[in-house]
Formats: sequence, structure tokens, C-alpha cells
Amino acid sequence: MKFEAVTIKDIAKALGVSTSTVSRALRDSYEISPETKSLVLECAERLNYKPNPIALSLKEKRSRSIGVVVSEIANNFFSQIINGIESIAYDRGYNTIIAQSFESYEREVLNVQFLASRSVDGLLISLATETTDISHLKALSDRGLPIVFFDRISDELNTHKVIVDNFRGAYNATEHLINMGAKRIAVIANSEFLSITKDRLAGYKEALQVHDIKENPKFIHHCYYGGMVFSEIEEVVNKLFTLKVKPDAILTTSDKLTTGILKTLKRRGLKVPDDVALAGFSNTDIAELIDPPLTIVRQPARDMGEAAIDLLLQLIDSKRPVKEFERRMLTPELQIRESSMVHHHK
Amino acid sequence: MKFEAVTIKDIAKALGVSTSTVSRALRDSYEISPETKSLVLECAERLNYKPNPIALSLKEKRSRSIGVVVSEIANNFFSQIINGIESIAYDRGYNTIIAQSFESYEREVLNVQFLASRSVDGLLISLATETTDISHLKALSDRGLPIVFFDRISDELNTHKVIVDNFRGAYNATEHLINMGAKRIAVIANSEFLSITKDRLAGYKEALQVHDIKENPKFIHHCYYGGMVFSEIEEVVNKLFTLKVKPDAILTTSDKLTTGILKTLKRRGLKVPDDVALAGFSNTDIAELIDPPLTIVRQPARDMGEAAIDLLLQLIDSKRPVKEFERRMLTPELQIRESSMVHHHK
DNA sequence: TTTATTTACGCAAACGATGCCATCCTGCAC
DNA sequence: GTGCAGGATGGCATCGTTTGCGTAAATAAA
Repeated sequence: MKFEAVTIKDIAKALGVSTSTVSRALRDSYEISPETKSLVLECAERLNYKPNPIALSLKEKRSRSIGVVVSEIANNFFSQIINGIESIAYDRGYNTIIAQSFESYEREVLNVQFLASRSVDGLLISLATETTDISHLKALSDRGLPIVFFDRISDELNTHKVIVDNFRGAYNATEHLINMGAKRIAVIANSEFLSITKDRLAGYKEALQVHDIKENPKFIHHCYYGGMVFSEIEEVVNKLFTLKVKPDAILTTSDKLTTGILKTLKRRGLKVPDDVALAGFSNTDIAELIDPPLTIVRQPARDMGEAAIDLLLQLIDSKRPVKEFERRMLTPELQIRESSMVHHHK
Repeated sequence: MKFEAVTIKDIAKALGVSTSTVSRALRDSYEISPETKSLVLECAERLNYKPNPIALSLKEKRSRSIGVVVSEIANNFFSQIINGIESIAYDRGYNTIIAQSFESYEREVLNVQFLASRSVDGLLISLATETTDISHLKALSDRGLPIVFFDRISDELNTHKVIVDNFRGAYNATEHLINMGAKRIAVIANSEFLSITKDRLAGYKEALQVHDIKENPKFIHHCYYGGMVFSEIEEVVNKLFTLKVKPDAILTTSDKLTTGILKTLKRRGLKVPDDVALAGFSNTDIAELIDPPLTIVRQPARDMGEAAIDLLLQLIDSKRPVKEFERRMLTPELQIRESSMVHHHK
């Protein structure tokens, strides 16, 4: 089954003029007489003519579409980011093509190449957990494809970057737990290769140090797949709660980790926050509905998406190669609820 | 900044052969001598040649991409569906372009036309709340664009459809509430124009009737935007709980409604399930974490996505116009938790 | 009237890839 | 030596659109 669209030729034939005339009339060129213009416009309307963007892309070497690569969209943080991206892209006449890496390096490379080969005008990407080598992005960047990183960035490519102040977010959450009376704060973080993990871990450590709490290596754990693999989480919780000296609070660094840890704690019969307090990064809209209501570090995801697409469109629109790159850092918000109230119920 | 890719011409020039030769060599045509073939292949590899899908789309009038229109991706149900769609599309070499209608008719029409003009080979769509007129889809369908409906369907277009047994889902949930002892079950449903609303409401009513409970019009409410506008929800809860005879249970028909209602009930100081029981459609992964753990009707979203893309690819691949259309109905699952245990705490 | 200038349009090339048709060459049979 | 088959390749049109250039007719200036 094929789908035949009305082309400029159909209009030309119907009116007995050339395709150039039709094209120019539609683009409102000064070379075309008002009468011809209105004739063409009327005919285009009548036949329901829609310009073929594929043909345009071929000719202009631009597709008016941008690619977005995230680890997965079934994640509040990323879907909110995408909403931010789309809202601006849409207004500027750009289409957004969304691809999911599912934390897989291979899948990320394939997605990126697919998008590039489909002539996206630019790329927004938050790296997959598995990704340590970004030569696939470097190659495209070198060949002129505008790329903007957000959330999970890499220092190995010099381009615009949009992040939140991950250090500050983790610092504040940790300090809050300390202020609540926690002494033995464990952290369950994502893969140590991710930029966000490094920053968040640094914030956690700094808060401990400032408050004279000694860092305990047994309290620091990583979940390589960040909660996508549930057994990872169970294993970590198991390690933590078979220690002689158990943690009295946990900081988690991502949405899936936060809810995954809470699930596991509950299944083990541990009470939050009485047995162990919990605070973590999350962008869920129902933190207040959870038992106990969750203390979360919330990222301005929509703003991040908007900032990222804004920077990308700047790159795309710039006439000459951009040398100066910006690093926009947004501020996360600590929303305090019961899950972190260490002594609240005691 | 533009992005120059290697073309077939570059290879032809480098080797001193014609573009046709290169093209045929790359497609492994029998007409080309083995020596030339290996020469071309080696050169293509060396220059990192990637075929330009835009040019191919123009020539072949197919883009190897399919469009997906949902109301919003920041919704577990839809993002799970999309994951199902993508997993199959990806394997079959199709790219997925996701568009969000945000329940707006205007936005849906724009999205659909954008996708069509970008030569998607087919369309998967779940209608927006506002959509009552589907002539924009009919027109495309008539012109040969394969379309498959899922979730929110319309009878006005004869094509493949994938849904869950909404009647059964609502019936089972309602019957469960009745079995738990509820006598005055209110229902808070989406816009009455949506197909899913009609079916779910019918299931609710049937369960009441079978169990000899008289239907009370004051207990039946609609939220036109299905929870996207929070004031809608508050208004409905207000109406229900200023009644002389208040409901002892509530059935909700969508994710946002379920969590939105729970939020509102809590803010009003109503205890679930002691003051009022709650059961609703939802695909959240953290129903067990919510206070109280939520009884939900869960749809096999991933399966729905897979079924939909499967049917769509069948349409796309079929040589002759398809006349017989399928309606696949999957079975929802009732997950029983505390929120519906009417007498549990009494 | 002749020569410039403007107006309004058509022709054809281009974008990247494909595929039909034509062409050239080699080898073989008559 | 002529004819022909067939292998290997090049030429060209095509998809839909834009755009530089050319040009006819109409108008203005000489």
C-alpha cells in the first residue's frame, strides 16, 4: 500500500504553469504576480497540498528534526525533560525523535548513528550507564553535528552541557539527614562511571566531612544498572543490613533506586524512617502519597529540557563554528517529608 | 554549521567508477564483478559511508519510520506501551517517532499531519480526550496510510484495534469493592467521549446491577481532562463528600485520576480505606509503596504496544488493501491491596 | 522608433540513491 | 569474418523541491 501525496507538480499541472512558479508563489516570492500567487494559493488549499519535508531535507541537508537519547522514557525525570524539550522544539518548528538506550552502550551507539543517518540537525543526549567511550559522539561532533549533553555528561567532548548542581543536591540531602540526627548514613549510588554519580557522591562526602562524620567505605554502594535490575538493589540492602553496625539513614541517587530501595526495605520488614531514614533523588509526582512520604531531591527537569534545546538550537542556528561552550547548572530542590525524619517517631 | 556525510559519489570518484556501479556493488548485485565489489566495499568501509535514508525515503516513498501519538509519555501506561512498540519496531528496522497530544484535539491534528508529511509508513494512535471528530485520520487512511488504534479507539474508522477488556476490568474492580462490603460505590471517570470511558462505565454499572445495587447518578462523575487539571479532581471530591449520603468506595478509571483522587482525599483528611475505599486503573510500578497500598486494575501495556506494532507492520507489509480488520482484546489484571479493603481496619 | 529596464515566468541543475536501458568489450560459434 | 551472447559498466531519469539563470513580453526611457 502506498500513500500518494499532492505535490507541487500537481498544482503546476492543474494551473498550466511551471513548478518553479508554484514553488515561488508558495514562498511568496516578489517575482510572482499577485494574480498567479492567489491562484496557486487557492489551488494548493483546494488540493490540500503539504510540502514534502523529505524532499526539503534532501535538498537543504537539514531535516528540522532533532534527536534525543535518554536511558528510558518510563522515568519521570526523563519524560519531564522531554516535555521541556518538545515544548520549545515544537514552537520553533522542530520535530523531536526520541530514542532509548536502556543503559546499553551498544544500543546508544546504534541509536546515535541511526539518528545521525536520518539527518537530525542536532542531538541531545544523556549518556547510558554503560558508556565510557564517547568516540561515536566525538566523530559526529567533529563532522559538524551539534550536540548538547544534559544530565549525564562527559568531559571528553567540548560542547554545551546542562546539569543540575548534583553536588549541592546530595550535600543538602545528606546534611538534612545529619541535622535530623543520622550518624551512619549509607549511600546507594548509580554506576561510578556516570558524571552525576561522581558529583553526588562528592556532595555526600563533603557533607559528612563538614559535620565531622567519618566516611565509612562499607556504607558506599553502587548499583551498576541504577535499579533497572532489581536483584542489584536487594543485594546492596542485604549487605548493608548484615553489617554489625547498620546504617541509620540511606541516601539514594536516582528515582528507580529510591523506590527500589524502599520496596526492598519494606519487604525485609524494616520501618522507614524508624529503622532507617531515607532520602533520595527522584522526580516522582507522588512522593507525598508514598508510605512514608518521601524526602526527595527534585531536579527542575522541565527547565533542563528547555535549557538543553535552547542551547542546541543556538548551535544549529549559528553561522560559524562555536568555540565557546556553556555549562548551565540548575538548582535542585530538597523536598522534606517524613521518610527522612529520623527521630520523628521515636 | 552543516554536517557533510560521505555519499555514493565520493566513493565513485575515489574509484573512478560510476555511481550506478557503486550502488550495485553495495547492494551486492550479480551484475558487478567480484573485484569491483570488494574494491567498492573496502572504499565504503574506509570512508565510513552510510547510506542516506532521506534520499531513499524520497525515492521509495517510504521512510522506515512509524509515528506514535499518545496523550503524554509522562504516564506509566503510555511509556510502557511505547517500550513494547519500540522493542519490535527496532528489531524490524523501523524508527519510532513519538508525538504527544496532551489531550488536545488541535495538537493531535497537527501531530498527525506532521507525521504524515514526514512520510511515516504507518501510524499508531490513542486518541486525545478532546477528539470527537476523526476526519483527519479518515482522510489519511483513505489515502492509504496504515493506521492502528490502541487504547482509546474510535468506531468511525475501520482498521485494526488493540484494547484491553475495559468492561471486564471495571466490572472486576467494582465487584471486588462490592465483595469487600461497599454499598455506595462512586465512579470517577475520564471524559465520557472516550471509548475506554464508555466501556469502563458499562462494566461498573453491570457489576452494580448483578449485585442488586441501585445506580446512583450522583455517584457518577467525569473529569474531562482525566486528572491533568487538578482542580477538576478537587471539585468532584468536593461534590461527593458534601452529599448527604456519601460514597463508601470510589472507582477511578485512569492513572492520574487514581493518584489525584488519593491526594485530594488525603488533603481533606479522609482515610483510605476506612473512610472510603479506593480502586482504580493504573500502571504504576509503585502501587505497593503508596499509603495505603493501591488496589489497581493493571493493563498489559507492553503487550498492547507489541500487538499494535505487530498489526501495523502487517498492514504496511501487505501488498493489497486490507479489508478484514482485527480487534485484539487483552485482559487487564486486578491487583488487590489495602486501599480497597473496606472493612479491613474497622 | 529604438534601446533599456522591469516584470513574470520557464528551464534545468541540484540534493543521494536506484534501476532501466544503452554501450562496450570479450569470446565463441557458424 | 560476421553475428551474437553475455558480462561488466556507464548514462540518465526519477523522487519533490528550490533556485540561478535565461528570456519573452510589457513598460519606460531615449
